Amino acid sequence: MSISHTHFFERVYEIVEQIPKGRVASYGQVATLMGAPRCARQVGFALHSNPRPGIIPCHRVVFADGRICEGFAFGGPEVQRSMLEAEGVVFLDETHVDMKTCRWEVGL
DNA sequence: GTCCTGACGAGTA
DNA sequence: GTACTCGCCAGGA
Repeated sequence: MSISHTHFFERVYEIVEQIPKGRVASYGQVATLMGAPRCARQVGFALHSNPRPGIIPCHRVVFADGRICEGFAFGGPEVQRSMLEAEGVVFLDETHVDMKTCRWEVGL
């Protein structure tokens, strides 16, 4: 595919797809992994495009605070929370994930 | 072809 | 402690 075209987005998908089950990562974390800690915004935008629904676990990507995006979820905030919860992700609240326990790290 | 907005995050006032 | 601004890249109007 046009890797030389959307170099940035491809990198996002590549990293997000590597997030294991039961783990979550923040937009800023993904951005940092790709070498652009300031581009967290574009990470979210890349997932918004979501060219590969079902392959890219966008539900495992949350805010730096561990909060999930209500209203911006693919099917609904409840669905996102249920999917994460079913994978073993601990929730502090209905909209907050336990980042300190389920935060994904490279090489984990 | 150009301008503006858009799933964020961290720093500063 | 809270509010606002800047940075980044790509896509849509």
